[in-house]
Amino acid sequence: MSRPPRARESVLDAFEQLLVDDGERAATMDATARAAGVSKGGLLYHFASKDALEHALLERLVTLVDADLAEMASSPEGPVAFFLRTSVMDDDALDRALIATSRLAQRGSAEATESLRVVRARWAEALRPHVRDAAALDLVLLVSDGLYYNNALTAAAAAGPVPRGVGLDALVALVERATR
Amino acid sequence: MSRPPRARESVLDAFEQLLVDDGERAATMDATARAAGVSKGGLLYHFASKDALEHALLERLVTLVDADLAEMASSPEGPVAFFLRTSVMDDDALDRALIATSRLAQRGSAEATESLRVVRARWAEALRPHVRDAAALDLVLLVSDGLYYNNALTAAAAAGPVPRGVGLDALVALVERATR
DNA sequence: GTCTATAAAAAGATAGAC
DNA sequence: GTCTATCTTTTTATAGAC
Repeated sequence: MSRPPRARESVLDAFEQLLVDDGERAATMDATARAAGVSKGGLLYHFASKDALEHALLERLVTLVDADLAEMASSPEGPVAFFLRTSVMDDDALDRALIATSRLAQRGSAEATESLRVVRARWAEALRPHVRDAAALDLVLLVSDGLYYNNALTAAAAAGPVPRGVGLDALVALVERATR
Repeated sequence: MSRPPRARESVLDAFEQLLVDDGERAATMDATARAAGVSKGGLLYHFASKDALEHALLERLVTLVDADLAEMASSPEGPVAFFLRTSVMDDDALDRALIATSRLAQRGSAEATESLRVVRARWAEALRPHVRDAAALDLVLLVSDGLYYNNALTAAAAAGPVPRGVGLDALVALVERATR
């Protein structure tokens, strides 16, 4: 896997950021090219169509999830706590890719929806051995989904209703008690 | 409050359904008019602009949430169980309005985002007296958000990863044990 | 690899007939 | 109240120069 050209990565970064910060409607090819500092023609050399651009974002997501699963498996606090804590958006690469993908899914992209389904299934498999039963697994996954959903809604704007700091500690402790 | 004309309601229904089933991109004024069986001019008589159409959807949401809060308060199984069970999309009017609104919010509509925030705060206030502490309230709200998020993603398509039947019973019981 | 210019379609909105 | 016709802007995509 040779590393892709810099300009290509810049375009993909810009597309992702527009999706996350300004929503799906704002992430046009024109706006993406402008934000990446290339012309529309330049963008279209790297990504022949909007579909190609979206597809590349989904490939990036898969790569980042692979890394996250590895980190989760060897996390000192345990996979469940690690999973919940990292569900609170920290503006890292995985969070951005995940929110951007969920924007595409909600615009109606079948491929994006399927990617989210696959990613969620992989997390579920990694967590299953560390919780009591099926309901406990549902609980952990749904709390994580809830955290992402709230982050996805509030975008770059005001601090949402998502718990942080002491509140997050209490929530994680509560979920661990209920599911272990 | 006089009841609005039939055609106006048909247009609003069609707009809502397009948002829920096919995503925000598909819910154009043209497509909405076609789905409602009126012309674009006919639609624009009732809703002078796309903003007006979206605003009407948010008003419908508020009305439906008022009714839901009343029902929740007098629910025999208790507000928490009622709240969680009705978070699993049953394709009722409130579910459709809520999912449609969340599509608008993710397109970047500030008014839709604010509506969701207000609605969530009202639910939080209604639930607060029935849970142990702040972390327990977070837990209930986040599980509900997670359920809606998954329903919003899977749209009309294949059965999502959301628990139903026996699985839902077990989840509700688990949350009640953890938060009461 | 990157650019400019431009075509083709779709979107929101206006005007005015009926 | 509802329609058709038309205008403007935006978005995706193509063609071809450099």
